Amino acid sequence: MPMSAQTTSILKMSQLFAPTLKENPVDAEIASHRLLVRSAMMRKVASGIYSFLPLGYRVLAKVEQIVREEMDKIGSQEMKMSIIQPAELWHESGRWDVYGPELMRLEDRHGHGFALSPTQEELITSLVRNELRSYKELPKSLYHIQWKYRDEIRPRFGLLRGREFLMKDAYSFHSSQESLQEHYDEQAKAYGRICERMGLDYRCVEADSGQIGGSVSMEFMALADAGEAELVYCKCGYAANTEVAAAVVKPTQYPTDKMKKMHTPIEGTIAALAEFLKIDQSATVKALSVKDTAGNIAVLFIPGDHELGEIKANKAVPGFEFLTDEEMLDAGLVKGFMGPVALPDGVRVIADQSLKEIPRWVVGANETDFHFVGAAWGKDFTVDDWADLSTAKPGDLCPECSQKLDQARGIEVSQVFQLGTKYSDAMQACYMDEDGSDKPFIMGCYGWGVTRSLAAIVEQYNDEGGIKWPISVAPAEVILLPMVMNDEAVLAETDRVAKALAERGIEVAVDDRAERAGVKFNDADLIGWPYQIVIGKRGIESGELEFKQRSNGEKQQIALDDVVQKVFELIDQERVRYL
RNA sequence: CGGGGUGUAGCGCAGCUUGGUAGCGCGCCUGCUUUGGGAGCAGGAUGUCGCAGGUUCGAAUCCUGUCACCCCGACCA
Repeated sequence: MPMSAQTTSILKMSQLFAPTLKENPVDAEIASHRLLVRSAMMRKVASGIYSFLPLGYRVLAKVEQIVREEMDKIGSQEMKMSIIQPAELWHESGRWDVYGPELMRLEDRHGHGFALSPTQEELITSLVRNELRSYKELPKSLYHIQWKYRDEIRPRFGLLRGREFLMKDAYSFHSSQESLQEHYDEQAKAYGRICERMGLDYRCVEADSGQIGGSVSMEFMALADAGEAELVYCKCGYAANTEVAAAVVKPTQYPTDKMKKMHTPIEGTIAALAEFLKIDQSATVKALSVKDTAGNIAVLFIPGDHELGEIKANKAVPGFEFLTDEEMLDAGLVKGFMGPVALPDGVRVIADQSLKEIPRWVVGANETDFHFVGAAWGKDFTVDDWADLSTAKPGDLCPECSQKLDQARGIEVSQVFQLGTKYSDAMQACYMDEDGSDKPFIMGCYGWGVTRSLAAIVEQYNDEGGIKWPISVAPAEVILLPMVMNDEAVLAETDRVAKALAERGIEVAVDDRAERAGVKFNDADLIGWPYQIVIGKRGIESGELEFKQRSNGEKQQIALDDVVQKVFELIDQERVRYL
């Protein structure tokens, strides 16, 4: 589409399939979902699955193009891989079983298993292992932009969490960690530029590598309250997903010098305990009983004012699950009053590392209605393991500069991973090194949520009236609004301006529908064209047209003769901001 | 998967308690008027009441099942 300096075709609203809605769709909770549907960008097909209408598709294509250009700039090569993949590939990597019900599976007529691709590591690895043979051909970076399928446990929020979504995924193959690091950094830089070109306010954060695997990982978060992810960040530049942030937690010390048992006839919650003892929640210690995959029981201790970080807990207790009430009873654990002192035999004690700084804790007494205050680790009880267990929260300290961390919510628009040899080992994808030996590829993968980007942009660019697209992704750059459709002068002027702007390479839309002015104004605001030019009898008589900027609502009158030149200049300037 | 809720015209909804020929607003079509912020008047079209069973003389309404969609949860502190 659009970027050429050639005359672009003029979008005519009278011809366009763009059924805007006056009322909010009932099932839409957040702004982006509501507005993308109302403004006729998309329609729901099924839960978490959407079709893009012409307007939405134009935006999607522009986002895609920005991503494509930035990938091409860093030497990643575009290709297109299939969505449907044979089960064998997934068996090879082991993910057929690991991925779980989120993997959409189907069978062909012969009963052969297939998966709808949630991501393409398997396919690309199998492709490359037979075709890339020598270290001399490395590194290689390949990407495609393709639909992805994940049978989400609970699709919601429109494009934020869909079961079908468009993703750019790039994969790189290297013969050394240094080479991987170099490309990984390039990808991250490219992602920063993509965010900027789409106008996104974002943070790059430390992240967990989750189901994809690998060791090093970062996410790009578009800041938005509607976002599903939480992140903590610091003035010094440090930022991390709260799931994994290595924040420094500072629990409060309970003032005592020896362990005392106290009668605490309260509901077994931290809030009740803190209130009863008249202390801050951070001076209490929270206990959670869990078991690992093998069924070994452990009790985890974390500062009372913090939440357990499940990803962190999973590292300390592989495959951990909370005990049910029955399991707790069987294990001799007292719900609401658990503590590390005199735990039943065989129950491991794993404590958050921050508690190491606190010699004496306030903990349950493993007896209903009793707690210990001042229980000293290493003396009154032993800690089997120290681990990072608690989820970071605002007020915790930055691990790099010790200032207090702030918190924000974000939409994860992308994630980059250093995979290492996880897939190349599993799938025996090797190249021949200088010394003649076979070595597994060192891999990286880099995902960008294209459809999710639309949601992120709308979350950051909207108001009561509708969407306010940044010019780089708008369905067109300017819309002309002829106020009446039965006046020769108005129509002639509309036609003149539209053609002149189009000739200068501006993307022009014209609302040439036989609608009343109010309808056109409202739809223009709703759809979110960056600029509007109002052409009415009044203006033609006075020799001036009204020019409105959607982003800030500013209006100005421009003389007829100057309109084309001035609008061209304004738009051209605005474009530059997003290059 | 657990809990809650909703399925009635293209969209948003009422009707269901107490069974008796399916309604409202917007949109759509026709005509006239209007024409710078979601027009007015007049006329008109549109429904497997999610689906399948059952009860009944009769079911949108009662019963059973089922499907879809939405919300909350899937953490004991």
